[in-house]
Amino acid sequence: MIDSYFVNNRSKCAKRKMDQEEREEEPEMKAKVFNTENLNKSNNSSCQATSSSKLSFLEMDRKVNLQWKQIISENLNLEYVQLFSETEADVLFQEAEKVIKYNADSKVFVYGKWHKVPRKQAAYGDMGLTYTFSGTTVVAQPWNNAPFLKHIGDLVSCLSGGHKFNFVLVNRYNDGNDHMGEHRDDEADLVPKSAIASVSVGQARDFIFRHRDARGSGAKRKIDPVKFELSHGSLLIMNHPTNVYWFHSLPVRKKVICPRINLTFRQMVVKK
DNA sequence: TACGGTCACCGGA
DNA sequence: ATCCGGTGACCGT
Repeated sequence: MIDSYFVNNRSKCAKRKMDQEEREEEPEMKAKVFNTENLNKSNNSSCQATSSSKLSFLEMDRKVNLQWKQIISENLNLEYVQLFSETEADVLFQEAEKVIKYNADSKVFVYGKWHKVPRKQAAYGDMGLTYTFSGTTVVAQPWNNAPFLKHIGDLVSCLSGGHKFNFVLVNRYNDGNDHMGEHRDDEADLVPKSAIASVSVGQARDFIFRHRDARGSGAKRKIDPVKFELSHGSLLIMNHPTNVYWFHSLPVRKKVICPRINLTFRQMVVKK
């Protein structure tokens, strides 16, 4: 049974995070990071859920006072912001735990073998949309089954300067053993050049980008990976052409004991 | 100091 | 998008 382990055990989780911070030096960041306020587009209009939500804070103006970071490297274009307060993110985490129905034993076909994915997976979106990768197809459940996801998507769409999203893939990482291997989001179902918006709640986890030309023993070039943490209540926007050149992963972290839920909002091709 | 256990990282399949 | 194995760093004793 899914509980609210992350929220109920906040002190345990927070302490563990502090231990790590004490141990570790500031990581090297070769990519350029720019701090910008209200990065996204010129006008001053507010951003909020477009339809009435029972989570009232989703209807607050989100555009003011956001401290965006722009993370730039060769063909890498990311925008990162702490979108929700800790309290708000707690509410979203618990709503997700209550509402989201995960697919039973999702499997993928990689290098000639079927594997159970090392996390839980679900998808919501417009009627009829599906997402196919590594031999598996995830079918969107209707937004009505999890309205808060639609509301977050609308909010993020506004904040990102008008990217449209009709689909959200939900990944739940129960602890540090749950992970996702290196890959690019380059599936045919995705609208070409569309941005992907990633909202995280629960346990903060490391996230790593590696350039395609800097991988493997015969790597053509030496390009430093880009590593940072996706925090509780954060939003990461991956802009084109990031997904053409950079692989990303959520590595195993043995010391992590708390769950994280990630929502990746996408624009999928509408099939005729 | 030396060693054993753990873990992060990376390449190969 | 998977797991597995080799390497090397790090930590505690």
